[in-house]
Amino acid sequence: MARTRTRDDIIAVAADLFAHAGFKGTSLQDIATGVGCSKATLLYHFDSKEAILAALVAPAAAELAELTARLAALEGEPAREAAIDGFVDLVLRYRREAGLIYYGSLDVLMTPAFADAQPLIENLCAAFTAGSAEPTDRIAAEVLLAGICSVAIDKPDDDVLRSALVAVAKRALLTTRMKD
Amino acid sequence: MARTRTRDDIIAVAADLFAHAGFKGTSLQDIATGVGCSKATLLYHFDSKEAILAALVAPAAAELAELTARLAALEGEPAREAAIDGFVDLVLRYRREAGLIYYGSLDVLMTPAFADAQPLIENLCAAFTAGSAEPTDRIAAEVLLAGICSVAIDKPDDDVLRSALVAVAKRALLTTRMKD
DNA sequence: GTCTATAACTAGATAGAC
DNA sequence: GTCTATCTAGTTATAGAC
Repeated sequence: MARTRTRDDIIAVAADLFAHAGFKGTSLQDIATGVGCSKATLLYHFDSKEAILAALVAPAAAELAELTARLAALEGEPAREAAIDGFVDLVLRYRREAGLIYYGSLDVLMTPAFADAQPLIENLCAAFTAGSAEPTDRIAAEVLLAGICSVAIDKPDDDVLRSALVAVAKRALLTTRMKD
Repeated sequence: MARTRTRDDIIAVAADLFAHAGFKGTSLQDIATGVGCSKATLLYHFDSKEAILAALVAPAAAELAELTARLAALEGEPAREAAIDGFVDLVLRYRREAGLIYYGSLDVLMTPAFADAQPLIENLCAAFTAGSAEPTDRIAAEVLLAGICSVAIDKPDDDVLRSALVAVAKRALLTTRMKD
């Protein structure tokens, strides 16, 4: 984990470009220009373009795994509350990475980091539905997961955003309760 | 508007590939292989790769414009209801194109079709908030717009999906009402 | 209307100087 | 640790035969 200044710059610039133009839509030249170095310098610090992606996604994926572990101790409604709060918090702290992980299968190849994250997202989706098997609840959960990831990019990280995201999620997911 | 069999095939295959791998993530060779023809045939029917994108997005963009026109006659809560129903219907009928238009600025260049659609999406967002200027309402609207576009891809077009999407949107957007 | 062949260019990645 | 120069393979697009 040797951290150098340039290496961190590369990750920061790449995260920004990947989030806005996608992995395939961003070239090494784009990243190099953003950092202010050459393509060769990029490939001195990382083995390949995919390695840059893996490195920048890793911390977010690790925290997603931690969140999943915390949620495993809970069930039903408390689990849902904790899942919503935890997920919004995660997305806000890794807003550029969140979309890459979530939409990984669309734009990005199946690197290990993404394959590992998929069951975690599935788990999160289950927590959002509070265990309900209703297709309707499942669809609502997916809408919220994707919508939150999408909206967080490029928004300032103020408390209004956080509370608005949590609020809309809780409002949208309280479906079974209303039927009772 | 000369419609040939091959031309329609190209649009259908391209729509599918663009939706899953993005515009830059899909090559003319990918499309040609899917259609079962050569790259040259693609470029006989269309001037460029971008022209394929423009052609496949045009009908969806036109219907979005129609929806906007219909909504212009309404205000407040009825406008919101109509916007939700109309938007879900539109996304379900153009599920592969919806994401391209909505996330157009991220993955895809700014072709005229996308530049024209942007104010229409803005208008739709305003209808979703029922004119509210509250940042919280605005964020909720954006979450729903993006989430619905994202979820519709690859889901079977049954009535369960339609009603689930409408239901989650209405539930999530009824914020001001609950405060009263 | 579809094809093969190819031109012109850009991609990711390597070699080697400094 | 960073660079220029280069390689190979893939990209969009064109030319011209059929």
